[in-house]
Amino acid sequence: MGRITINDVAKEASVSKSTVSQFLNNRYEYMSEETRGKIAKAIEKLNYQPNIVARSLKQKSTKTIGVIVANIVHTFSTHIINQLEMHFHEQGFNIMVCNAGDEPKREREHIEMLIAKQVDGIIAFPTGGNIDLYKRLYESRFPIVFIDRKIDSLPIPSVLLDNLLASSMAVDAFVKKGYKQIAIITNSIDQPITPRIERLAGFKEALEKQGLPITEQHIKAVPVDEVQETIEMLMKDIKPDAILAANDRVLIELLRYVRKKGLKIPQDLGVIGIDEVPYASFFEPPISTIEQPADQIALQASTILVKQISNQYESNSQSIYRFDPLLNERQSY
Amino acid sequence: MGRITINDVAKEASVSKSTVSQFLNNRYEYMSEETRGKIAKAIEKLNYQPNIVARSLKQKSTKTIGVIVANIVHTFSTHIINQLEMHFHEQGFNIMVCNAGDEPKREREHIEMLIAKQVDGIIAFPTGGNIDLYKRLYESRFPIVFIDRKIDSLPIPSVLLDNLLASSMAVDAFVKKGYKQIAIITNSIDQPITPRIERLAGFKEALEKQGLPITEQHIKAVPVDEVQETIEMLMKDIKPDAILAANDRVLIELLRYVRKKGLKIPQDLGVIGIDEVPYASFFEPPISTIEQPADQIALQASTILVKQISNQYESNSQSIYRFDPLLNERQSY
DNA sequence: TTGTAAGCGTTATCAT
DNA sequence: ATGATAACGCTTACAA
Repeated sequence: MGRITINDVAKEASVSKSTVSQFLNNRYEYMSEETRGKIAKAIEKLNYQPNIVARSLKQKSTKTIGVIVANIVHTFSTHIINQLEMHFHEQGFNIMVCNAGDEPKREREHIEMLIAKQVDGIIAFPTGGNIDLYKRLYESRFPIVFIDRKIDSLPIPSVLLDNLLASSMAVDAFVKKGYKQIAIITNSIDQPITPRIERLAGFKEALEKQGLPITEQHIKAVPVDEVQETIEMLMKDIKPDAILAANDRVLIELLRYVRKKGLKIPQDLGVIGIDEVPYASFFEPPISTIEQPADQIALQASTILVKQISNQYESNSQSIYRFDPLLNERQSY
Repeated sequence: MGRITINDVAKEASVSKSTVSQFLNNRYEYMSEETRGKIAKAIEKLNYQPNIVARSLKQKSTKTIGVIVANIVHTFSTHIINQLEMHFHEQGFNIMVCNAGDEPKREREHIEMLIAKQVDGIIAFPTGGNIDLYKRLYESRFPIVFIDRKIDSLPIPSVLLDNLLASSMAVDAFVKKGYKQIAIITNSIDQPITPRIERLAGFKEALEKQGLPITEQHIKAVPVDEVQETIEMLMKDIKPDAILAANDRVLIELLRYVRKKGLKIPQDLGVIGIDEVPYASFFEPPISTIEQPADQIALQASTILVKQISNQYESNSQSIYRFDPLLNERQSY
């Protein structure tokens, strides 16, 4: 098994290997019932499996897609991977999953490896580094779609959340309930990451629109492992009455802190998290979240990529695809 | 980019392609400083990337591993995938992730596709179907490692939790606190799945050892979407004072039910879940879990697979690798 | 309707 | 120290 080739089948069926190849590719048009049967029997008997590597070399298509996530620890990444696996599988593709761990260097290595392995396309959550590389790929018309982030200088199709709206939905929700001292916490990374930047910008904008004062003290961007101490400072300092957790990781830290201090949500602190989390609905109290429509995002991205691969994609169309967040109103604010 | 081959490099550097190949494979031994420089420059200039598909065809190694999970919805699967990606990446392999969705048919298609794509090895959470296929692979000495499940008739290395111990740890913990009416709920699938069977068996055994009566009414195996109604019946029926959720999906349903009914944990109901969940530590109350050492399991599995691939694996050694669960004692019982 | 032969981009063997 | 040449297993004109 695996060892046996089209030649063995040809011999077994006493036909030429090109005939077998025809058979394999379902080109029965000019094939006699008899040969067809012989070949089928030979394949069955030898338990033949075509070598797709050889086929790929010839056809210049591997039917595999590279997926590079910025950081696999986010539930969003995982969710997207699951959905991509499903959609691409339906389209006859396998996916190679790579994790950049927020490091541009690892991202670059992954991209180069994927290209070397001749994947038919790449879906990436770009770290923000490697713009040059993506530029080269774009210029050579290599199929790429970005998810979650975009690179402003490149018209690569990017499928992402309307982050400004996400933040403002949260702020508006808070304000409606009477919260006045609203803070936002996001985890920082070296690179300027689209969702972080946009969520921060949206937050400021929304506060402004609501006529609330904006101070830098209400806006914190720190590494995940510093989130707790940051909240601690925040609580001592400006005493916010509501906090927006900019993603699922931050939300966890926030909830840990709340429990550690015995705070009551929403009485002592209003909480909203961006990114839906599995426990939100049965938490005490249920946590309100701003959900990214990950399913739609993954579907859109895979659809565009498949179109690019089959040259069906109109590159003159818009390159940014925004999806509206969904507010899951629960009882945490 | 991608379009240019070793021939182009050879021409650019005015050497033969075999020399370039030597260079690419770091066989500098008999190579003059000069040619080395020329080739390096040409590669740089042309931005050459070797075609690994062609290399794979020749070398019969793709440096990629197929990973087939039974069902990607479990946090355990996701956790394992993340760890495998990391370990294999360190060893120079990429992973192709496939989801069988608990369907043997899909599993079979995935295996066949992976074999056709000439992966160097497979890590699988076998659904329980396709024993024949695995048998063939095993007999042809194809590198495979199972995670989470085993197939009794096949000596394929299998890395999994000591499920008996996991159940008994839970039962013992419950008993120690005075619980008497202990039930277990697992989600059923058609096939006889190792962890389910073993956790159920371990549960019965532990009850026996504790001198508690065993009735089939305390043991429920139903599809996830029927878990809630099953608990409902259970509560009306035998009124358990403690429930062991056999995995993370069941735990979620259980917690949903508890919240819906306004039950108090642990006063009204003791709860332990097998599988660690992200929210366990800051839930109200913190949920006790029996954690699978996913990191160790993934490491062990990848290590064995890599050994098999490089013929370093002693197949006469044991084929079942058990890992001890870890009880995270929190306040839910 | 089926077979021959070239070619995909490498690596590997063997000359030179 | 470097180059010709034959594989690797398949597809695809083109011949027959």
